[in-house]
Amino acid sequence: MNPDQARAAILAAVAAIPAGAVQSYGRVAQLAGLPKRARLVARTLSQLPDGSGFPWHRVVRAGDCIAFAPGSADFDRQRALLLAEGCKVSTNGRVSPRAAPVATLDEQLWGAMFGDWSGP
DNA sequence: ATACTGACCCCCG
DNA sequence: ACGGGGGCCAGTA
Repeated sequence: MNPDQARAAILAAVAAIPAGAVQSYGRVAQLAGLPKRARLVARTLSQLPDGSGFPWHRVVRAGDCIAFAPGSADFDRQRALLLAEGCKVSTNGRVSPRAAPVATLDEQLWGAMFGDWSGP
């Protein structure tokens, strides 16, 4: 998979997160077909132009916690955007999503075929 | 080529 | 709760 395809897949996965829900970097990478590349997701989001309206704020660290340092400008920005979508965000950055995340098309198909079977 | 550095993740004491 | 250590990968110096 070339870098441009990877970038597109990541952005698509992020754009698919519904308002009020959050996903972790690792999960976004996985959904984008890029397992073990959480850092690439972070880097990709970091290079987003601001004011694009792209919902980068729905991506958080594993454990539903904002990745930025509490008190930083970026932290406050992300917190405000999440609050505006109805999530609860504690001052330390812990996020309680208002909505459940939705799976990718692939995952929905797999779920339909195998239910919640989690492996051999 | 080596050496850090990061909007990361996970396990273990 | 909390730090340490390993794994991971793309940029940058």
